[in-house]
Amino acid sequence: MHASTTINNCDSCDGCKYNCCLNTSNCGATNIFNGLTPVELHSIMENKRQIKFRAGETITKQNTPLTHLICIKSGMAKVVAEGPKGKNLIIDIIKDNNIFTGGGTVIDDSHHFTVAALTDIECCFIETSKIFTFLGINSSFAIDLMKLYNSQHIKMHNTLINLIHKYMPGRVADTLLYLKNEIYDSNPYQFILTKQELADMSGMTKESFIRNLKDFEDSGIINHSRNSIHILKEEDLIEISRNG
Amino acid sequence: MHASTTINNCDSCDGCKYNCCLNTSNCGATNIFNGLTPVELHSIMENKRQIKFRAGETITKQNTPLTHLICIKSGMAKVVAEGPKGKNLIIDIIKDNNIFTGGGTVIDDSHHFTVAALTDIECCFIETSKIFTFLGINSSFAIDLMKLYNSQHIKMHNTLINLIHKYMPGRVADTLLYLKNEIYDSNPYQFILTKQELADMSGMTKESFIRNLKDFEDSGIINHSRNSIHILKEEDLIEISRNG
DNA sequence: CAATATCAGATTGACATATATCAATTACCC
DNA sequence: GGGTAATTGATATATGTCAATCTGATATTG
Repeated sequence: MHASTTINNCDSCDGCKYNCCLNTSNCGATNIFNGLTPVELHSIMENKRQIKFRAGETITKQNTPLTHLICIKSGMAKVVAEGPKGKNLIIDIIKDNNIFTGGGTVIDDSHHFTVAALTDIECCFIETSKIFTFLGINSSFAIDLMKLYNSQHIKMHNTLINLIHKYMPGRVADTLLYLKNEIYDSNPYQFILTKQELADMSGMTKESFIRNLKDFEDSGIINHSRNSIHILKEEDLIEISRNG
Repeated sequence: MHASTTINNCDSCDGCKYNCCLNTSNCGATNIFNGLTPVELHSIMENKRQIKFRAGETITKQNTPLTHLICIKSGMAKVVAEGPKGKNLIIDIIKDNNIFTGGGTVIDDSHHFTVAALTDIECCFIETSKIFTFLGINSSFAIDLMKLYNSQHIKMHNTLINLIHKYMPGRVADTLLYLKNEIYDSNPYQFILTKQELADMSGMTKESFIRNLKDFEDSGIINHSRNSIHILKEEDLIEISRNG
C-alpha cells in the first residue's frame, strides 16, 4: 500500500515491539499509549508494522485514505501541503519520537498532507481502526488522544497564521528560529534541508529566501553557508519575527 | 467578565434551558450533548449563561483565557485572527446553532481568535471545566467532542491553506462561493458584511477585493451591488477557485 | 413632507512596494 | 569533470497604499 523498503515485524521481542511507540511524544502532550492497559496496548501493537524509508521517499500522500497513525522511531520527515501548480508548503518537520496523525483522523479518514522522508527513516504504522476500538472503552486514552490533536492543531494553526500575516523577513526569521529551537537545538546548526525546502517552509521562492538571508547576513544578524546557519543577534531576529 | 448586555438564566423552564444547545451542530459533526445522560446534561447546563450581544460587540478576545464554550442560539458572528499592525483575517463565520470552541481548549486554555458579533446575538456560555469533568466518565461524549474538534480543525485548516496557496481571484471566488453555499444558501444573496469584511475573509485589502469583484462583473460571472451578490456563472467561479 | 446636510462605506485611479519569474553564472560535492 | 544546488541580476507581476471622488442611507431642517 505504501512505498516501503522493509517490513520488519520484530515479533520475537515485546520490548522492541512497544518501546519506540511508548517513547514518542509531541508538542508537550502526554504519550497517548501511556493510558492503555497492558492488554489494550498489546492489542493495538500486535500487528503494527515497522517500516523503513529512504531519504526522499513519500511516506503518505495527500488525499489518500488515512488508515494508520505513524510513530517516527528515527530520522526526519517533512509535512507538505501540496497546492495546485506544483506549489509546496512545508508546514512541519517531524523527527525521532514524534507521532504523526492526519488531524482529521476521526472525521474524514483522509490525509491532508504529504509526508516525505528527509533522511532515512524508521517508523511504525499503527491501524487507526485499532485505536478507535479503545476510544469508547478507555476514556483516559481518549483524553490523551484529544490532547495530542489539540496540540498539533494549535501548532499548525499558529504556523499558518504566521505565514499569512507576515512579510518575507518575518517568515524567514521564523524559519531560522524554528530550526534552531525546535529541530537542531544548537547554534550554529548544520541542516540537511535544501534552500528550496527552507523556502517552502517560509512560503516563498528559493530566490526570495536567499535574498532575505543575504540581507540578514549584511546586517550582521546571521552567518550562513551552504548547509549551516549561525544566528549572531538572536534578539534582532526575534524582533523581526515579532514585527512580521 | 465579558461585555454582556443581558444575563438571562431562564431557570423556570428546562426546555428553554437545554434546547438551544441541544440543537447545535457543526460541520456535520454530531451534537456533542447527545451522548450525555440526563443527569450529566443537567449538571453541565444548570449554570450556563444565556447572553445577548449587540452587533459589533466583542464576544471573546484573542489571547484571553478560554473558560467557556459558546453555543450560538441566534445571530451571526465573525471569527478573526488579529495580526500585528492591525491586519485582521476573518477565518470563519458562525451562525445560529453553531458551537464554537477555541480549538486549543484541552491544551492551553487560551483563545486563539477574537469572535465579534455581526448581528445582534443570543448565545450560551458553558464552562469548559464542567465539560472536562465528563470527558473521563462518558467516553461517547469524549468521542463526539473529539469529532467536533476534528471537523473544526479540518475546516479551518483548509481555509488557511487556500489563503496561502491561491492568488486573489481564487480567494475572492472562494469567499463568494462560501457565502452562497455555507452562509446564505441562496443565489442571489443579500449580505450584511461590509466589503472590508469580505476582503478580510479573502486575505486582501478592500480595494483589491473590489477590483476583483469588478473583473468578475466585467466577465459576466457575477452581478453585484452594495449589499448583494448574484452568481451568474457558478461553474466559472468554481474553476477560478480550483485553479487558485 | 420635501429638500438638504451629513457621514460612512464603496469605488476609482495613480503610484509604491512585495514578491515571483527567468536567465545567467557560480560554487560545491561525488 | 559533470551535475545539482546556490547565488545573482534584470525584469515582470501581484498586491498594497494613498488620495480623491462617489454613492446611498440616515438625520436634520424648514
